[in-house]
Amino acid sequence: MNTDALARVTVDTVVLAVRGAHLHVLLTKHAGRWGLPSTPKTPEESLAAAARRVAGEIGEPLERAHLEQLAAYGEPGRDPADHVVSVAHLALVPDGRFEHQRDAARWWVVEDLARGEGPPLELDHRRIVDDAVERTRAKLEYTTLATRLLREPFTVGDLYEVYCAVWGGNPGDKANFARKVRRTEGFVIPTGTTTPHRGRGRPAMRYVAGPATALRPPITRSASEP
Amino acid sequence: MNTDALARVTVDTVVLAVRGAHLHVLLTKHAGRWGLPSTPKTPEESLAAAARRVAGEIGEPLERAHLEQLAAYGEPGRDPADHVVSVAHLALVPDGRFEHQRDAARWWVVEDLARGEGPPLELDHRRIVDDAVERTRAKLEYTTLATRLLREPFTVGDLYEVYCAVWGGNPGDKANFARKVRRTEGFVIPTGTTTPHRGRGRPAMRYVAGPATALRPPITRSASEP
DNA sequence: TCAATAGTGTCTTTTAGACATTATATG
DNA sequence: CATATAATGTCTAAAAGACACTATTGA
Repeated sequence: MNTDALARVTVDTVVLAVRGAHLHVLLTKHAGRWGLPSTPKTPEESLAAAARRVAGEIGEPLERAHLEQLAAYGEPGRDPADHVVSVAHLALVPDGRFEHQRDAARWWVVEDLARGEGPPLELDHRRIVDDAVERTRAKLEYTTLATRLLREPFTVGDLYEVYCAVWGGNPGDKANFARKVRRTEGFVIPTGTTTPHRGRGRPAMRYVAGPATALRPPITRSASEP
Repeated sequence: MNTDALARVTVDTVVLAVRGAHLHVLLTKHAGRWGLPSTPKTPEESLAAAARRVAGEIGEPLERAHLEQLAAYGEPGRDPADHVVSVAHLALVPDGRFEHQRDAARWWVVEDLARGEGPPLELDHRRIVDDAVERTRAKLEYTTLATRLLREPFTVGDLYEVYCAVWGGNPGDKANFARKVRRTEGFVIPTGTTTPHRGRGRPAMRYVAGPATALRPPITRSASEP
């Protein structure tokens, strides 16, 4: 067997969450440099399992989170020291759990990284984060994945804010958005309860995620932004 | 370094084409068994370059074809003999070129494979082909990729037939389809020429692919099928 | 009471889909 | 001429989008 064909295969996980009004990505510090959670792929473990494991190891368990494969990265020279192929994954988690270990792992605002205001990242991890964010933005158009970024139960207003945070702009008129969400069968299921007082205003109906995965018709980014 | 983490990385390419009224996939025979064109990934070569190379080696050059990464496959035990991670790619080529070498490589009708009428494939290649076909079907809805399955110049009728072949059903009324295609800016560009006589009927206007990649609004599969 | 947020109604414009009509070729 | 295929026109129903209105809370 040609040993040239052997490579180190690593599994990287881009964990995204909406915190406040901003999309965040979870990074870890490794030998003094920030980068994605990364782990070697072993023969006994699937790619997805490795992706879940490495996120759990830095404090963000993905048992019930959305996880999908993003892409494999194998450009020559992406790791100057070795022949490494990374299989990147994308995880969407609700906000709230992860706060500790600020020195070894913390959330970064995606927009800050994109503007170059964050730390430089290992290897091509900046590119991988960009790809993950773009995939997420696109998938919010035609899938129900936005609900995976919320803790249940949630309101239609919460869902609207997720779209705003991920897209960095609003998905059109709030009232039309709400109608669209409720009209799409299987997107959200009413719990029959309403929010307790959080500030002023009429209490909102609360929902849990429904069984639908596709969004037809889609919620498009090209909508006007009043 | 942990040698457990070393794996054989292979690059597989699913080459799809529309021939006659059916979607076909290009397979090669390897040690008596049919499977996808596959090659080891080397440190000097990118994943995409390896995917192009291996298709070229069996007689289907991909220089101008659409090529995208499909997914990485790394389930434990998918290759009983070894720790192999395969990075599969999807290529869409126009019909016409590849005919020779029927013993070592040939086109198979995708629907026949799906019905179990084709040969058994190596490893999990059947699954990879299924994933590639589903990706292609989905992408025809919201991208202009259908033009990559045609030799230029083509007619709107040709494009309609591509949709029929890939989806295994028609994408709604032909007249409405034609209007939609022409109305979408950058999808097709008229050449000013028309088809010479091919059978009877009015000659059709001919087009080349335009610069647009996204299709907004999409051409949906859920359309009625008269 | 007002301010703030949630939710509904309604009007206009756009689009989809069905289907009829016109156009241009061959035999 | 008839017939086949290409392209356009038209009608109706559905959907998107703008925006006014009602509902329900806290201050």
